[in-house]
Amino acid sequence: MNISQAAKRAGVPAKTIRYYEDIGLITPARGANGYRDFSDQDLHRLAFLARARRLGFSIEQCRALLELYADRNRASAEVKAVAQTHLAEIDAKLAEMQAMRATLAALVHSCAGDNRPDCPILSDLASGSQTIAAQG
Amino acid sequence: MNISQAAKRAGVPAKTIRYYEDIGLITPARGANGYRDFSDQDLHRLAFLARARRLGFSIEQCRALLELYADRNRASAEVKAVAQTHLAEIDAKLAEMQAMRATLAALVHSCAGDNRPDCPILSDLASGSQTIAAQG
DNA sequence: CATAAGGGTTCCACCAGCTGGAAGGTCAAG
DNA sequence: CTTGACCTTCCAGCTGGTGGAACCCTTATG
Repeated sequence: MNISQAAKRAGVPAKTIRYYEDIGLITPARGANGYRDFSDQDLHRLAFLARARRLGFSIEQCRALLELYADRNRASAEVKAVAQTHLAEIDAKLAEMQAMRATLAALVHSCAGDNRPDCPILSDLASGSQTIAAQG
Repeated sequence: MNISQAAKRAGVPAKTIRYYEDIGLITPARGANGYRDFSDQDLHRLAFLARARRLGFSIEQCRALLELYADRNRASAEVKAVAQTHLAEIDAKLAEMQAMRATLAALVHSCAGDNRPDCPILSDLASGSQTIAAQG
C-alpha cells in the first residue's frame, strides 16, 4: 500500500508518516521503485501512534508504548506508569491554564471595551500583582 | 543597568531578554563597551512582557499589547479584543485537554498495573474507538 | 511515442519561544 | 598580570511536524 492510502487509513498526513519513519517509529518496506509499501502491521502501528498522539502522549512516550506493545512479556505496571506520568503532566498543565484563565477572565470582565483609553487589562500587565522596583 | 541585573528585576532570564531584543520587543541602549544598558522604561517593558507571557499571550499578542500600551489614544476595546481572543484560545485548549484527561484517567483506572501483561491501555491504543480497516 | 497529471522520493527551511554552548571582549579585584 | 565573573555574538538544538523545491515513477490519452 502506498503512502497516501496509508495516510488516509490511519488518519495521519503523509508528511507525518515520513517523519515518523525518519525518527524510527515505523519502518515500512520499500518497493523496487523506492516507494514505501505499508503492510497491515505498519498501518496498525500508525493507528496506534495516531491515537496515542491524540491522547497527548509525547513522541518518546509513544515510542515507549510501542515497545511495550510489542513486548508480549511486559508488565501492565510499566504501561500504567507511562500513562500516569502523562496524566500528571496533563493535570499540571490544566492547573496552570485554569489559573491563567481565571486571571484573564477577570481582566476581560473588568474592561469596558469601549473607545476610551482606560484599560484595567493594560494596567494589570503594567504593574500587575508584583512590584518590579527595589528588589536587587 | 546590566543585563543580569535587569534579568533579576524583571524575573526573566538574560538569554530571553537578548531574544526579545532580537525580535524587536525591546531596544535597550548600549554603553561605550557594547554592553546593554537598561533604563527603568526598559525594565517596565520587560516586566510587562513577563506578566503577559505568564498569562499565556503569544509573542505577537505581546507585541500588540505593548503597542496599545504605548498608544495613549488606544480604545480599550482593542485591548479587550486581544484578551478575548486569547481567552477563547485557552478555553479551546482547556476543553481539548480535559477530554484527553477524561479518557486517560479512565484508561489508567482500568489498568491493574501489576506484573501481568494484560493491559487495557494498550488494547485501547491498539484498536481504540475507531476501526482502521476497510475505509478506503 | 510524447506528454501531462498525479502519484512518489529526498532534502532543506521554517513555525514558537526560547535555551545551551562556543569563542571571544571587558572589567574589577588581588 | 592573572583570575574569574561578567558581557558580546553567533550557531545549534529542542518538539512535532509542515511547506516547498527539485526530481523520479506511473498511467492515461492523443
